[in-house]
Amino acid sequence: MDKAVSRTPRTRIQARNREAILDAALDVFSQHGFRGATLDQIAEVAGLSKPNLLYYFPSKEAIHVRLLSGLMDSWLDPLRHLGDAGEPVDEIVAYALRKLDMARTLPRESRLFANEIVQGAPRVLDMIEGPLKTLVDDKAALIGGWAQEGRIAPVDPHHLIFSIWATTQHYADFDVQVRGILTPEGDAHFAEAAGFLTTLYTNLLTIRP
Amino acid sequence: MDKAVSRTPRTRIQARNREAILDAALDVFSQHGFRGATLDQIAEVAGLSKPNLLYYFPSKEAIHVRLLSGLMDSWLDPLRHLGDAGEPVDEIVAYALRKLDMARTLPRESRLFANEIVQGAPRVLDMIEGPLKTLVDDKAALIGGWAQEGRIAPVDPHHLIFSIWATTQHYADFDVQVRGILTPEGDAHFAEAAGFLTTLYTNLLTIRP
DNA sequence: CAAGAGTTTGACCAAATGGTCAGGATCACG
DNA sequence: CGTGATCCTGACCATTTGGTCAAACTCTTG
Repeated sequence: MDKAVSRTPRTRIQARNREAILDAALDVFSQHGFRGATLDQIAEVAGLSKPNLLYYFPSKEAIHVRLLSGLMDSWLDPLRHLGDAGEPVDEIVAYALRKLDMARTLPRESRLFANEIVQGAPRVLDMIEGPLKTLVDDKAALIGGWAQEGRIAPVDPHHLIFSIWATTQHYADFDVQVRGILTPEGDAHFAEAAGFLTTLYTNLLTIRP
Repeated sequence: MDKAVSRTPRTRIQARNREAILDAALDVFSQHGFRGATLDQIAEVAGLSKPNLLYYFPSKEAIHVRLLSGLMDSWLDPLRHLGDAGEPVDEIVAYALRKLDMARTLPRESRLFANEIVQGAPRVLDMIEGPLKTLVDDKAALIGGWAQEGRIAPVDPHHLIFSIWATTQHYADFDVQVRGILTPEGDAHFAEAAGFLTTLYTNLLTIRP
């Protein structure tokens, strides 16, 4: 018998509390990184006592790992769909816009990931060098093919992907900076960013006579 | 009389040890963020005892603040020089390449800053909303002027600057990810990145007939 | 309603952490 | 060489931190 409750929830209470804990942990980990986060803080945000929290997860690290592995999947989903249909330039621009929208709607997830990578990715290096690299290499080959067929301008596919990640996640990860420089509040700047990125990648990839 | 040693070093030992501490702190803070870093760790990396470290700096926070404010200046220096001479497109591309070079040569500084911003910029928000915003608004006006004069294609200047920050700092902040995906070791990918970014911003800004 | 499964908590612990302090070692300089 | 200023350390402290545990509470279900 495991000391902690089983992974798949069997009761309503279990489902609710596990959800509350993961949500609270996302808050705290994304704001302070793994080492900067404390169980007391997570427990407080989740509205539970610390021992109760440790009844649902065996350790601080277990919560962090659970969040990260759960995130990786949904985070890479847009990339998996790149190239499904449509013209190459449109596909790549659409991918960038989908990533931008994720930065807008899921900023905590983006920052959780950013914290993990900036701090050396101690818990996801395997995934990066494994599945992530495989997927990226795959899509890079696809983009490289488009370039050779003359359907887009010739570019380094890997660095194109990096630049899309960088420009889109910037609006989540560096949110305070962006907001501090652009006075208007609200999410208006996301629409501007969408326009800018569309121009940026359209101009890069469109073949001119 | 202050408990801690004066800010301007008066002896050789003071200069050497203060330097060692700041260098060690840059290592540790950039890798773990403020809350994740410990004085013991900084002291060990610096080769000093913890009480000795606290002889030179009054607190953990003092070291962090010192690093950040010292960094801000040199970090924004390239932006100050934007527009000093030369054609607009060249100037902006040169700025991006200068930033990329800083990401290559000063990755710890970039990550220190990234950690601070991702975690909400609790210690530099004033600088962001003050001097940084002023400088950015200033340069944005310059770029906007170029656009209106027809010397570059019309773009949102603020988002252009954000995208340059994002694409260049990405190579420092997400270094492990970049290296995990690009198999070849060494710094070869920085040359590729320079080429890619040159194309990216040249194509964006050059006016086509 | 009884009883077992599932849930919650207060009290507790060892280790780590930021920081203090009195005194000793070392250095610079007259 | 002596002496005052600078530098360094071991011992110590209060608080925080991740984690444990036995006991108590509550929920479900026969």
